[in-house]
Amino acid sequence: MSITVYLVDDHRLFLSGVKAELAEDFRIVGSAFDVDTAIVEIRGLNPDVVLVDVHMPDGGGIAVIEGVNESNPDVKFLALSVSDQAEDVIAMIRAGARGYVTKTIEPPDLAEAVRRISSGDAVFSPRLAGFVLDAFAGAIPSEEDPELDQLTPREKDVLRLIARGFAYKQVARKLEISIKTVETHVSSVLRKLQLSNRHELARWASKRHIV
Amino acid sequence: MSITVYLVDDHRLFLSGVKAELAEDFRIVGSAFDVDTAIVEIRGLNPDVVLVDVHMPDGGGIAVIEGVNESNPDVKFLALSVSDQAEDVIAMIRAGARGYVTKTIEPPDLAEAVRRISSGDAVFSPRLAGFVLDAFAGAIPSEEDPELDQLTPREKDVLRLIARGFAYKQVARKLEISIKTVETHVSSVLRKLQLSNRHELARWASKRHIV
DNA sequence: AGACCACTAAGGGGTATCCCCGATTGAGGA
DNA sequence: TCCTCAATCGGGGATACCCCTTAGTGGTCT
Repeated sequence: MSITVYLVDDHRLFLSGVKAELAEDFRIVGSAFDVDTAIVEIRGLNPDVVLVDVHMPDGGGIAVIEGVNESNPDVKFLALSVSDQAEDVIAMIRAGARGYVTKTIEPPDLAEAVRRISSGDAVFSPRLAGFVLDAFAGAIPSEEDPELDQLTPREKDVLRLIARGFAYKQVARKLEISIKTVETHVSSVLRKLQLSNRHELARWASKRHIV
Repeated sequence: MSITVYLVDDHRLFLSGVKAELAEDFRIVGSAFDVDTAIVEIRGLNPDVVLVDVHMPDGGGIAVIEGVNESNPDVKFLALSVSDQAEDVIAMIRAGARGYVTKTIEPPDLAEAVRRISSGDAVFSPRLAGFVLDAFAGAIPSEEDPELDQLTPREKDVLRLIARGFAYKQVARKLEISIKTVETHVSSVLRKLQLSNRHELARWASKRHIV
């Protein structure tokens, strides 16, 4: 029941160093020195946490995160970089990283960071945390939704896929049900949420970050 | 060289509970149950960390933070609330809080949070961390889009309205053109952006914050 | 056993979307 | 002046979407 970790870094020496330090506390399921290999392997292994270097050939850490996020949305990324440049940090968060620490971090702190990332927490090097919050300017409000509770589990499944832009046919294929069933669920969702079409539904969902 | 902490909460029972739990690890330099007292005392005491309740009479935690930030910018605030409402979290971060945890937190975790806040780190309850990062990612405008430039002004008009969920008919009425013209523009936009339907278009637009 | 609900599915009809074709007007460049 | 292109509009057709009704299955609660 240990946390599974995958490592991506084009500096092999650093990679093996991290591997050695984390091997005691976590199950290192794999590693890669390049973006393409990393994406393929992470998709297959579906680890809990991926430590990813920011600066690499062929797109860097951003490419890795974007390449995996679609297919394996549960994989959490911790960016690991020599850079503490604001634009690097922002770019990684935008891509979907749940944390960002510099490579000057001490091994025990890195282990702790991995654990916290795995539990759903966000982790940033102290200096970066302040910066991240300072840059946090305008954001979107979203109440907790009692409205979602009136939907059945299956309806929520359909809602999520519709909100992500899938056509009825694609939703049907993904959930392995007929298009007619999808239509029924969508109708129920629209009625319950008092919406009139799937566009409003998509906007409704994106406001509450259901995507 | 211990960390100095000040507490603000209008619930006295909770206040004394927190005080008792943290007294071992930190130096509690004072506390208050109302906003005005808190501001005056914090200004004088200049503690390292202030634990502040979000919901209080006379402005709540936001008033405390704003009242102190000007004169004592080094004081770090940790919001402590029963609410996990997104708007509360956002409001506190905007005001200048360095962290936000719910009152369901376990005492040892709270002590750890105070230490991390003091060291400059940002602390959020796991469930809130993800939300904060999402909002943060959404709050940062991306660079200028080369893809948008290949669209004509009128196509951009249509794109904006379609992205906001309007039907062709409504777009037509708003722009005072015929539905057929809207269809033509949409077709051009889809072709130029290499998308296949209006749902993908809406998602494309929301990603670049064109709405 | 009966009532209820979630999930599944279908038929049928009306509207919306998206694409193909073609067409006119007007502004601006070679 | 001729040509290009943005902008406008139309016909027609193939799906997609949305609503309505009906209905069978399986599970839960009383």
